[in-house]
Amino acid sequence: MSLTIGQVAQQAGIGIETVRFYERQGLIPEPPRTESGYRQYPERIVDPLRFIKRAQQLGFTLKEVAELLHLRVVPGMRCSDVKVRAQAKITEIEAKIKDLQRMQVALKKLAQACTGRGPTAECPILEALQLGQERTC
Amino acid sequence: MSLTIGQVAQQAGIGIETVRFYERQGLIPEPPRTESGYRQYPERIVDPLRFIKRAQQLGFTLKEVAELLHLRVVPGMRCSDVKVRAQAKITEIEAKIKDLQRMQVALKKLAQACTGRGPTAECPILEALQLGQERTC
DNA sequence: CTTGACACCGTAGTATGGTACAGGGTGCAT
DNA sequence: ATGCACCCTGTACCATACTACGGTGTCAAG
Repeated sequence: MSLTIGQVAQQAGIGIETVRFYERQGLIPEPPRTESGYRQYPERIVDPLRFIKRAQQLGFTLKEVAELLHLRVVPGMRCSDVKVRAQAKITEIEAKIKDLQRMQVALKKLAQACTGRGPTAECPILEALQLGQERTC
Repeated sequence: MSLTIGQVAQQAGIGIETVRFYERQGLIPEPPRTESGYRQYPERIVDPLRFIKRAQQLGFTLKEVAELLHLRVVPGMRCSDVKVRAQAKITEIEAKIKDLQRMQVALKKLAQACTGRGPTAECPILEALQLGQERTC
């Protein structure tokens, strides 16, 4: 049994217009239609839709998401190409993780240094973040 | 010695207009001015500017960055408040790291499964990513 | 003392990522 | 057979985050 666009939107937690927007942008394939023109989605369509949302929250643009999603679609593309691209993304993700970890370490250190007493001015929670390297606190 | 807006922009790797934009948005404080109205920046201004850039690449909006940057500025705010907010951000960052790690694991697994031979259609590199959980490959 | 690079301000335009109609057709339940 | 919820297309509008422009003032080197 296939899903209507409304069911898809609801399950993915996005709006109907957004689903159509992603289709126009080439992020998801055009689904088959009924005689009357209604889109008929397979259930698995919700996976890429959820993925798009997650990836955006991690700082990837729709264009970047599309790049990923296109790797397996384009015919005639060699698997080795895909591998190269995957590797590039892995490196990029590595860098993001490291940045986030640095932010986290800085926040943790300074939250600890924070006694819970005194005004904020005495708690330079962001001095460390501003550098990307921790300063002494 | 203080910096002009042009020097700041160059050192931070952004445009002059962007520096002024961030000032209007309250992301960086209004600097002192010369008699003639020129902005005079301390050297450390480049740190928050670089931080803004990095944080954006990690999926934080300018509003969220501003929230972080404001924690230490507002007078009369208690350190415990700051601590609570810091904790919330730590949790948020934790979730982002986990998502990225999941993406990375999936990409690595599938890059390995990719022999480097055969067309992309045989290499479902994104089946796993689309779920957020790995499928058998 | 002028000329060229840079600064000022305000306003407007652009790109991205949606979101909201308007004006119409569909499908099914009563 | 007629609502009513849902779908269709197309266009227009919105928020975010810049980016460019016009008109003017400043400063320092020649």
